[in-house]
Amino acid sequence: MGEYKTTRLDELFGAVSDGTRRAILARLAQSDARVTELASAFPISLNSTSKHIRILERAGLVTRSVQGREHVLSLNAGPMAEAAEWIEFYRRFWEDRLAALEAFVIKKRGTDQHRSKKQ
Amino acid sequence: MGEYKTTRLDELFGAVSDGTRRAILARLAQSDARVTELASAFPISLNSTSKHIRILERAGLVTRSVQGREHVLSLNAGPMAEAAEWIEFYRRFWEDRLAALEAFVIKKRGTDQHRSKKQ
DNA sequence: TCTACATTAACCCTTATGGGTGAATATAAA
DNA sequence: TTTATATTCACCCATAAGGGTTAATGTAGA
Repeated sequence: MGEYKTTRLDELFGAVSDGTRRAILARLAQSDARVTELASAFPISLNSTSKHIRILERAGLVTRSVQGREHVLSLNAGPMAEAAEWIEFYRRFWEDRLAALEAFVIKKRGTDQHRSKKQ
Repeated sequence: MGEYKTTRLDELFGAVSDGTRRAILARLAQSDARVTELASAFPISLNSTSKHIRILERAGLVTRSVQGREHVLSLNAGPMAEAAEWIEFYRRFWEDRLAALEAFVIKKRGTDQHRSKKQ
């Protein structure tokens, strides 16, 4: 029955889990752009682009400034901080694991050398 | 027509865009666990848990070791590195933007003080 | 006012997701 | 061999996503 609760992280990670949307973010990192400009940069319809933009807006990654009939989109990378923090925990977990493995290998190598000495 | 291409980042971000799956990862960061153990920790069925695990496996975040009739799941945070790298670009983008804003405010403050001196 | 342009809204279609139940499979244990 | 346990498979259901097309809206300009 859908999800019990949608959090910011859900929307954030969900937003960036699509290649087209990541490409839109990359484009906006260069400069602001209008909807049509973004649409012409990708092999999808204007309408589809509009939907992707809405999802990015919901996640807080893109802000819109309406100037007359033109909608100018800007990248707002602020919410990425929370995602970065979440991922950082696992990145460290992984580094620690690698370090432990390395320590194990070094220790084992020592043991092997010891054993070969005995032979 | 679905997506033209599913990349590792799609699967990675898609996998962690669900709260239950993030909770499973957090649980596995403590210690390995069987499917049933994970299922009993969350208010969803065993079957649903199994599906979440499969999605985490597809993303490479969880590995499975079948021992007889028990399936032991382990966290593999390795793939997080790519996601961390991707996010880092935007985190820096944001920091630079903040720094630029701060510089602007400081400069403006100077201008204001200059103006008030003139008055 | 009439026309052209920018964007969204309202639909349709297909696939994936998140949830469920009940059956099937595989292994451990009696 | 029979039974119990662990997990998945095969379905059903509802919703959301990603894509499309064709209006509808809103604004700039002639």
